[in-house]
Amino acid sequence: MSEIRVRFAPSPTGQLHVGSLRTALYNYLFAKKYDGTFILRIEDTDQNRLVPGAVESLIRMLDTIGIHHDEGVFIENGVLAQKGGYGPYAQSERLPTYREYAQKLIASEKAYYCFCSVSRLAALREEQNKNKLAPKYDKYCLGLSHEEIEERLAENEPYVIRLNVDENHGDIVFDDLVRGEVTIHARDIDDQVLMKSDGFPTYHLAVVVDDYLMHISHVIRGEEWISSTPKHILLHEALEFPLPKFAHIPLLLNPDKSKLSKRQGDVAVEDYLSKGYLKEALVNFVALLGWNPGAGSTQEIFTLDELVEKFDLSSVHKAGAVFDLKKLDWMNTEYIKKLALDDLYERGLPFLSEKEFFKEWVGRQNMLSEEEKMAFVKRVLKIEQDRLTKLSDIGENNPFFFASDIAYEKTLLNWKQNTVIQTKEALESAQETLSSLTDADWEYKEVVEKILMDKAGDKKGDFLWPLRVALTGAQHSPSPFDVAWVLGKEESLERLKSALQKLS
RNA sequence: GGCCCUAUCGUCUAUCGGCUAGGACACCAGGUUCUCAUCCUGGUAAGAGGGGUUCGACUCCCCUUAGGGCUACCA
Repeated sequence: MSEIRVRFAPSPTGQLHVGSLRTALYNYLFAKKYDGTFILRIEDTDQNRLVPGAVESLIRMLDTIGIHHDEGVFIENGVLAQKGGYGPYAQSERLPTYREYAQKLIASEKAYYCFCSVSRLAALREEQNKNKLAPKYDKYCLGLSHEEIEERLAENEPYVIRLNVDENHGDIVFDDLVRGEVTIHARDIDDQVLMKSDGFPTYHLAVVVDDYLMHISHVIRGEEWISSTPKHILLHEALEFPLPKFAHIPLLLNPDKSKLSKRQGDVAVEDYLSKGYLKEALVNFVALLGWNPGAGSTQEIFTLDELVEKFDLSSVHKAGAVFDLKKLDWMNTEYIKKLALDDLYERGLPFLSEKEFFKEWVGRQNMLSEEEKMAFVKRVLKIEQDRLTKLSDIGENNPFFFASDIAYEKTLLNWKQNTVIQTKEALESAQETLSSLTDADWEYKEVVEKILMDKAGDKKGDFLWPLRVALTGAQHSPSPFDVAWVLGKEESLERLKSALQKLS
């Protein structure tokens, strides 16, 4: 096989969309699997929709996620730079190239000048719509004489250049790597605008010219492009370019099965990261939307390297896939559980630092060193790790770790039908036990656990429930020995003391 | 409206003519357990409908239906 060269070619109109992330990912996986080249090209031909900073944000996000490109537009030392032998890689910098090819098409009569006003086009469309016909340009300007065209050009009349689709061209058939054979009749294809009146090319011209000049071997893009592919094929023929292979991947869908959109939830990768989803989980999840290793495999969790190894365009699904948050949550939970504690701390701290309760806690701990604070947070994390869905959940469900005082009804201290006397005895016994623990005992949560469990004996509920409530003030929480281990001897005894005061 | 694409549990999917239709998420039940979470076990739940082809169709073909995409001097 000749060299594999694929591209991800976003328009800088906003943040990276999760659908685009998947398109980029599939291109990346395909390239890496076959030792090919993954190119990032910027399709900024629509001057009206450009969003300042969007190029930078797209590049940074791909970089953050770990989908690295080999060629194209990069950020170096904070500024945009381009690398590769087929640049420039931003279409707005390639205008002369597009003009040159447009002129070639004019010369070979595969394209023609069109001076029709937007109002005439609108009227035409309306008329066709009324008669239930497909809206298509009527080739009106194809009938213009050379003299008239020259004259109107000389007068600087605005014009566009349109593809001259031969209605007698046979059916256009292409072999899609995902869908198989796709057939479209030439008569259904509109005389697409190739050059706009502002001198910029449309997507259709730019993509064909660039894919050719950049030696793109496989065009892997979203299903929404499938109906423009015949136009692109016609352009390849007119320009005598060899055809790349096409693969149209299924759309990502809203729960109501429409194309994934902002109206029905978050669509930006940035949104998910800032909500506390791990990039690894997001990549894994999105990879499985429309693809799976097949062959009876039941594997759900994949590293990027495993995806590279196992990815295959032929096992990409044809039907669209609903973006199911519930499964993403599960996957994120799995990834969080597997994180090393130090890694969890590093990734989780930014989220924790934003919380009011944490800021207040930090304010109250001015006698602690940074190391001691870090050690405390790591203990919290060790207990919470298995109970987190998102990084932003840290501390949320267990406020007693960071709270200065915990409020609860004293009746909550009673285990089942136990009397106040029994509860008091349990708390006093716990007080005694915890007081007897040495600093060395407090080092390991397993030691604290063993000592308390031994003390509880076969009456676990009678002993552990009051202790747990005294330490947490909560009906639901992690085990009392875990909480005690996090809080430490002094704070634990303090909370036991105030629980006993409540009862007296 | 026209053109194109698609169709297995609620969701993501396996199956490439032999199926008692498998897995995962979600949900439900049970177990472990001081509560919660984790963990373990089990369960509910699917081939849109109709025609063909075939000894045999979820798998191949056709029609219908449904959903989606496109239908711009946007990508």
